[in-house]
Amino acid sequence: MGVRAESRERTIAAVKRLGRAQLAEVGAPGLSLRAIARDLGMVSSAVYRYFPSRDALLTALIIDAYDDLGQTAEAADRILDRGEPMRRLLAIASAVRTWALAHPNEYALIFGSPVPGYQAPQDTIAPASRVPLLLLDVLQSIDVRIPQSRAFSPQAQAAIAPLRRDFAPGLDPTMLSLGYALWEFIVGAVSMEAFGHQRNTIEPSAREVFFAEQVRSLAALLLQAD
Amino acid sequence: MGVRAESRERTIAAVKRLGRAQLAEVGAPGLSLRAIARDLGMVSSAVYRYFPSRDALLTALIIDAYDDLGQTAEAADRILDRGEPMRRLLAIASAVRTWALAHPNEYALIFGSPVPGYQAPQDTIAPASRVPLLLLDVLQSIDVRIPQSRAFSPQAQAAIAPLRRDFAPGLDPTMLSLGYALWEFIVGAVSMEAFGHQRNTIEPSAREVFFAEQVRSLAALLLQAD
DNA sequence: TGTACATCAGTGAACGCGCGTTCACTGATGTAC
DNA sequence: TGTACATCAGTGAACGCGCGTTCACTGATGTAC
Repeated sequence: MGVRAESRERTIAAVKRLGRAQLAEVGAPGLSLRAIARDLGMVSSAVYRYFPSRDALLTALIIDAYDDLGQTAEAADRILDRGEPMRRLLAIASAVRTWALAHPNEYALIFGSPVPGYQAPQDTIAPASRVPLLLLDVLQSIDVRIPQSRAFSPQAQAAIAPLRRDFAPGLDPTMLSLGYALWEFIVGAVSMEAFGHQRNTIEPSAREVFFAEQVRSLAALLLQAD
Repeated sequence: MGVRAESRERTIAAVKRLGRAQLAEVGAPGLSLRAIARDLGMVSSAVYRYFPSRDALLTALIIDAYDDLGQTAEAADRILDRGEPMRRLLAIASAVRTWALAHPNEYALIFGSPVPGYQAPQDTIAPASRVPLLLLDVLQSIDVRIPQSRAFSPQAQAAIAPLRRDFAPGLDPTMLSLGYALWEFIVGAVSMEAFGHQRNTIEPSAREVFFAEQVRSLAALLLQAD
């Protein structure tokens, strides 16, 4: 790579870094190319050499956030090296939570309110799927059979038919449904914590343990044949 | 009430109505007093007769949203007239989901990304507590004892100690913890649906049943002594 | 190795737009006697 | 019932600020021969 290309990469990285810093201060709706240019010591129009529009920068930040989160979760899982399903689920859930609390504004960008007028392009789908696919991998490693008495109705199973067809054809639909519920719980619990809904409610110092035991309780639904 | 006071109430209501309409179009960060004044056919400074600042209007909208959601959930529960816990939980959860899908922008206002630079005042706490308190009421009506084998650790129980002390002193901490997890699941599932994270994943026509059966499965943790 | 040309980064000015908030004011509506 | 005064709603102008995006341009860096 030539020196010009390298410099270009550095500037792109700097724009994104300053963009992330702005997310922290003013949130996604306040993200401003002019402010980034100011911070870079450039004239505002110069940023257009690197991103054709504000939305393009937003898309890049969204993709980076999904990828960073996905990578963090994958790393936490990989450390266990073919661990048991329960340990893997706990590791992934904790990784998501820790990442979200460390990057609350990037988390808000991907799991918070949609930015009005912004339509996420196709490129975000694959990065957005990393954590769900990782959870799916754990589900597929579970050899417990969920008893008929707890099975989801055919109508409810129809809901996840597209997901099942594309990503987990062999998986028990009830297992998939409960696994999806676990993912929704993780997003809900982490969102509430990251967005300040646990103020005056959940003791900060015990939140980590509390979350982990909640995950354990819900995951038990997937792992107990009873 | 005099005719002037009545007219004042009407104008306040109109400002809030137009504010809600703006939320739908441009979201909370784009909420603009000037735009509301334009829609009202007033000059922008006139709105300051009714709300001293943009943040004051935002606070009013937040309180209204919490109250509307709370009232909807309470009504859904009240219809059952001393129903069984499982039916009450399902009714409340469904009411929250239905309300959120009917008012996605007001839902985003209260459960989505925090508005940067906006600090919610104390007045929002009581309205925000209505659904959680309703769920707590259901938990307290459950006479099942959760077995020791599934109990949360003392460290995890410490997390909900403040909540328990203030609102449910007699309640089994594990019951409270699992009930809180159910609430976090509801927020997560509804957020993901309302914010578009189920596109290409969950069949729209079956989402309602799917959600209800997920709630039923998680609520079973609260209701089975096994 | 040297030169001509193409590519690229960044400038500076401009367009057209929006915002929250303050302030002195006019005229209508209510209230106290 | 009538009048003087206080309250209130809404006006119009202004302050000071920010934004995204376009465009013609200069000068430096790279590439092909």
